[in-house]
Amino acid sequence: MSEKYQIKVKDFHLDHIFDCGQCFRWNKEEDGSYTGVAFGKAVNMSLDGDLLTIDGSTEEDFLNIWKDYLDLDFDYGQVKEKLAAEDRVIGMAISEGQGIRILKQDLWETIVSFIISANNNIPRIKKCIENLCTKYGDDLGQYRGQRRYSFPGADVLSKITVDDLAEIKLGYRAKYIVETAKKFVENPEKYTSLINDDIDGATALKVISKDKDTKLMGVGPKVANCITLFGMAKRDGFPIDVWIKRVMNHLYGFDVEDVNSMAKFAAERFGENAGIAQQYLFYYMRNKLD
DNA sequence: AGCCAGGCCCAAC
DNA sequence: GTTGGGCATGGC
Repeated sequence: MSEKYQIKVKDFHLDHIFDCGQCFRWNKEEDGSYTGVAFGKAVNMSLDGDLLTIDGSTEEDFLNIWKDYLDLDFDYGQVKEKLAAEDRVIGMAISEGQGIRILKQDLWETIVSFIISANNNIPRIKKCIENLCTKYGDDLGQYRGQRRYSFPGADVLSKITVDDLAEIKLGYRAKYIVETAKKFVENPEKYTSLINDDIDGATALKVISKDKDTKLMGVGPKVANCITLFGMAKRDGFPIDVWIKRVMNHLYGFDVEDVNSMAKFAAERFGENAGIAQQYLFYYMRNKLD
């Protein structure tokens, strides 16, 4: 009988949070709950009304990890109201994914996960990441009938070769992971310090994807936006992938390849909450239009 | 079977 | 600074 922690939540829906493409290590159970690993802890989250139960979490873990991870101190209700008042279309998308929250994920895990995500599909991204964790992560023991593993640190991944990664089936991304790990361990603070609130999204994006000395291999415009949004809590990031191109075309009439106009529109219309708006749009397009 | 996936790298303008 | 070909792998 493992420990559990319970707390009342609002603007919170497990499917919306864990199935909107921001994270890859959470899996839905038959009872509708989600089991996953983050920050080296395996837990199960279930929701009954407005009561969230985190099985496997002590109160200490809740306060140190899950409270921040789930972004529980942030008022999504207010953001939703503001977005919907400014834009009727986004209001409609919000109604389909009203319980979305932007997880505050570990920066290194976010970097690697989204490098893997490039030109890839979600089921296979999840497989690659689990392969990587099983081979190079720490053994966290058995939880809910499965052995669980942490996400391998940059120190570990910086010491392996592209050949070592062959069995992980990362394809041409293997090289990006190894190179990025080496760059990251050279000076981790260079990247982790970007999480600080006084550094804006554009600045952080430049460091990880543009500046010659610090840019990370495999991190282009889209992946960089995902990293700043999901790994650094820069809520103005607006990652534009094929799904966002489609939904921006479908709902707003943009040319499907006119990424610049989409980014400009998002910045002007959604501003500091562009990343949250993006998640509503992504969830809407993925779940409501096919 | 063939197109596609939360795109990026790199060379050539 | 922009454009376009090439790209590992496997889901559907």
